[in-house]
Amino acid sequence: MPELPEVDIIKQSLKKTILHKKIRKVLINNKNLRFKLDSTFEKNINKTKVLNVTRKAKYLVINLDNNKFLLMHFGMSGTLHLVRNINNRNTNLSFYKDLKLPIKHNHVEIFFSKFKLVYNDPRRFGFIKIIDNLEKLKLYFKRLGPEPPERRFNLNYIQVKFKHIKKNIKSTLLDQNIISGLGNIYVNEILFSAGIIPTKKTHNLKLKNLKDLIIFSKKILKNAIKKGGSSIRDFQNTSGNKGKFQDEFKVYGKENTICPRKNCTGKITKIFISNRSTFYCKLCQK
DNA sequence: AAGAGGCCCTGATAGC
DNA sequence: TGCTATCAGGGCCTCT
Repeated sequence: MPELPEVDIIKQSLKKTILHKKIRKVLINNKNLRFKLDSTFEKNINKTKVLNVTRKAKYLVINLDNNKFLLMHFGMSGTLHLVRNINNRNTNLSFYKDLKLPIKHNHVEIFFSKFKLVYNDPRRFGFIKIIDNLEKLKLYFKRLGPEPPERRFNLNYIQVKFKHIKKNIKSTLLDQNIISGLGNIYVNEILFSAGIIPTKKTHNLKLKNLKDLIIFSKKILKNAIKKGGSSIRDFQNTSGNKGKFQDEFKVYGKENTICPRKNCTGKITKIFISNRSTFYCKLCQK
């Protein structure tokens, strides 16, 4: 599900709610995610305090006061829900107001004094993992390329990097080892804004193309975060609110509509690249 | 050895 | 209505 902007929205929600709070109880309903939940999971996080919440690419990182890190990835369908206790004075933690909380696939529930965080993932492509210390966390992220919002994601970087990449630009932008944080939606949108056809070979891109890719990937992600992310199907922040960026999609899911670019009369076409749906305008993306 | 494709899952929706 | 097929915000693994 979430790409960089959506995970950022989750991070922002959590910063307002769980920072400096203590984990009171951990409930594991289903260990089966992409990777089976570690048997020491509960022991590692129970009774700890949340020191910080950060995001790296599409990963959410919760920094605990035992120097360990709770790492989450949401795959295609993972969500995190904040469920408030409707009776604050109730200490047995059993009554919660349900914010459209899914019933099935609530893999893990993390209880704080006045609410709980619920990790839900029907398709189980996501995972939760404990990382023992900062060194191991850095090592875990070592393979990831720069994210578009970062300064090191710049013209010089992609000029050097793209020169020897022969695959199509869409696959390159989705490759987390080259650029991290982008997923299928935003890659489609970025390529449209940059006027680049998704099947274009990466090493054949012109200087203008590279400049546009930098500009639009930064711009589109920034705007998406500002709009609260994209809610297609069921993405929502931890409080159950939906994002608005899906209203600004130019090509994603817009098969057979007229190209929104000014003075362009092309039609949005759908093709598959590496089994991922790809939308573009045949006329203005070259 | 880079790059293409299969596969891991469940659920919603389309089409018959 | 109820079946079957197709398709989903991802990424790891294998094969060439």
